[in-house]
Amino acid sequence: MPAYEQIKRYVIRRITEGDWKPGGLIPSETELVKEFGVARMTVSRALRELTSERVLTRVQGSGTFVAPQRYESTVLEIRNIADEIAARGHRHSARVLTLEPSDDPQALEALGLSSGPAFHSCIVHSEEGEPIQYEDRYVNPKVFPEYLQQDFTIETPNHYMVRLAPIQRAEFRIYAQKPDAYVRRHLSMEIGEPCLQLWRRTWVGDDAATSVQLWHPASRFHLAGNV
Amino acid sequence: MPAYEQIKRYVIRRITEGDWKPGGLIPSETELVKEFGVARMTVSRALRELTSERVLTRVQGSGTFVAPQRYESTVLEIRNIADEIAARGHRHSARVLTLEPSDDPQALEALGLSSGPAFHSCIVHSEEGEPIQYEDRYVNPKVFPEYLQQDFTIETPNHYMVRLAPIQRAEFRIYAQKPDAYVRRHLSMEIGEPCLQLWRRTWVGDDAATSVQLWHPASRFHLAGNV
DNA sequence: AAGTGGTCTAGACCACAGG
DNA sequence: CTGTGGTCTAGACCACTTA
Repeated sequence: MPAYEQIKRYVIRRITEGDWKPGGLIPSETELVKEFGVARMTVSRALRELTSERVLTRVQGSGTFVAPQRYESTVLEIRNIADEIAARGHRHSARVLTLEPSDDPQALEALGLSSGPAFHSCIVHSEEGEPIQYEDRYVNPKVFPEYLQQDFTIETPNHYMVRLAPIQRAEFRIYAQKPDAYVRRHLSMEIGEPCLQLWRRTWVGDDAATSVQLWHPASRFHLAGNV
Repeated sequence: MPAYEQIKRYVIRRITEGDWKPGGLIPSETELVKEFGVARMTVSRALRELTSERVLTRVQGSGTFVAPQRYESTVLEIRNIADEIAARGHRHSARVLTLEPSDDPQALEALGLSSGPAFHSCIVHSEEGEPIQYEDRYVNPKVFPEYLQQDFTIETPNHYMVRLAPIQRAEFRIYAQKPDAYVRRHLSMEIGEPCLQLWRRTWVGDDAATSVQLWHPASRFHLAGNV
């Protein structure tokens, strides 16, 4: 593995393990040059790439910092439903339906795992008591080994994961779709009402961290943002 | 402006002006080094960054190529339905239902116009003859004074506008919604089938250039992209 | 064998921030 | 003033593709 790649992974590891906190200063290029015994150009490339991946921010003259997590819009950034509801001045609540290991082959495939299990959670999020999102999530145990021990009525999976790991990339697809009966019941939807459905897969380094299906009642939800 | 940035812009210009076609080979690093009189590392950085931005693809041992068109990104990029269809190797056709001035107060409001008229167009876009998008668009005459004189069966409004003006910012909202009877008929949809609906407003400088509603049959369309 | 991209070095000069 | 990041050079060795 190239030296610049090793340095990138080292930086990510220090962040995910909590040694370097969001907003905090990390060692300078010169210090990393000494630590790894490489040329400055090599360290520079590693840090520059992590900056373009929004893991770091750099300020000429002062230093390199761990990027603060930003929340802007649901589609573009990795936005948290609880924060969105709070931003509207409303009360968020969550009901955990499922939280267990799973060997679903499609999920393993989406996470790039050759063998199981993956972690699986199903949660209904409500705004002022009214269900607004059905979240069906698979999680890579390699990235979040303690996922199953969390209490997701207190902190959403999204918030938990953003807090622990620097998301570098996300793919998404958006559909308008009829929910199945199970989802429809949990979202208190009328028969025939469509869902706005969002599939999203996020990456930490080269690992697919999580693959999630989010179902929203069309009458009570839309996505918005700007570019 | 740094040399690597100048080289990046040069490459993009050659591509946008059609000198270098998607899939085609571009000059090697060595040739660009001679052309610009810089070190190979500088050219390398420019081409590497364009590769990570998916403008180019590189194959060790054979060369650097212009990346083939992507078909994901409708939400983030200001993407053209005709290009998307062409990228799938299919045939695009358009039927113009409306093309005229309009004094609709909501539209004037959305475009920030104190007095009318705005320009209004309604177009149905089809993929291999099957309708896939109903486009209801209002345009700011100040930004595109000759909008009404265009033939939108040849070039889509989107392409026309992107060609003339540099879009700098866009807002969007995405809904899952039932179409009204008029839209449903034009999209050949069954009763009860939902639409994936996208509203978008784009800005050129401080002017709202256009405000558009796009309706898509849920069974034949989804949005995709990555961040 | 020749040409391509992928990586790396050991220097250098610069702009900028903070004490 | 010192330390930081931003850029650049002129070489080098390597892995890979194509002929």
